[in-house]
Amino acid sequence: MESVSQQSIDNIAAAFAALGQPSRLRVVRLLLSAYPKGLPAGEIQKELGIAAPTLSHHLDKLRQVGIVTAEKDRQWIWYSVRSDALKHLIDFLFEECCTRNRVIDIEDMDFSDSADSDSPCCD
Amino acid sequence: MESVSQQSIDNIAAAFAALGQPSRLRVVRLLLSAYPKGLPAGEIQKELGIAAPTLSHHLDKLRQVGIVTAEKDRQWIWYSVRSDALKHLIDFLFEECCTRNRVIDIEDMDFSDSADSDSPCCD
DNA sequence: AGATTATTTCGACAATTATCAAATCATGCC
DNA sequence: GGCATGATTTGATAATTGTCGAAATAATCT
Repeated sequence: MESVSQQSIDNIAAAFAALGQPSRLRVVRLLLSAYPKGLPAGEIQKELGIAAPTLSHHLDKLRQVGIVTAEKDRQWIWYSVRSDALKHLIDFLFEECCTRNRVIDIEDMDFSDSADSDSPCCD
Repeated sequence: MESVSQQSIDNIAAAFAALGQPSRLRVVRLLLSAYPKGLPAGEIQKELGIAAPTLSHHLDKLRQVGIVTAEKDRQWIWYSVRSDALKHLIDFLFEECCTRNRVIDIEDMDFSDSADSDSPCCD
């Protein structure tokens, strides 16, 4: 039960909390489709129809928990998702549900199509 | 960009928000290790040291978003995680990051060990 | 320098959330 | 019935969050 430290649990929770707000989840989805280039804040604003100050606040929160990065280019600030942060979340859920505890059978997961041990690719 | 409905985005966000609170994330982790039987509220309380009313509130929120179920047996209420709800979250992240957009290479994921297309199992 | 564009910071406000003590509900036991 | 146990509800409070208008900062263009 202690394979994950207190600190790390809090970090994971903070990341989930950041994704747990509909506007922010939409921002992340949008940035995922614009990966790896990302988008300037104004583009996100236009696409999602969120007031500029509100969006700025959401982007800041996503940056704080490491889900996005911001890079300035001339008068624009380009926001982009950090794939490693999202990978970390998937790994956490996978580890908790499929490895540490056998709550979800790996065979049932979408990504394990035809890669199961019962039906090897060569027979 | 519209493969996921507004409703479903909000539901996913609500689930992430539920996991985005450290105490609740600990509750879920604890219930995962007690799957599928789950645990009565009092056991969770003792294990995590959360005041009973606070825990009750957290469990209710987890239930509302479908992450846990509650079943009454005599004077105890047994709480258990719903594996399908967690699977849904993993599927969502996987779909967003690895399928709809190629943000994370599937080969890099923990679960795809030696099941890559570059080195087939039969050659 | 002045006007324009892109974005953030500030300040305020309503709404939501987390927490706990006290009271309540439900069940089982003597 | 009376008492103990397990859990929730209520009510109150402090803290956090989401939102936006207005002002401020920064960079570009003419």
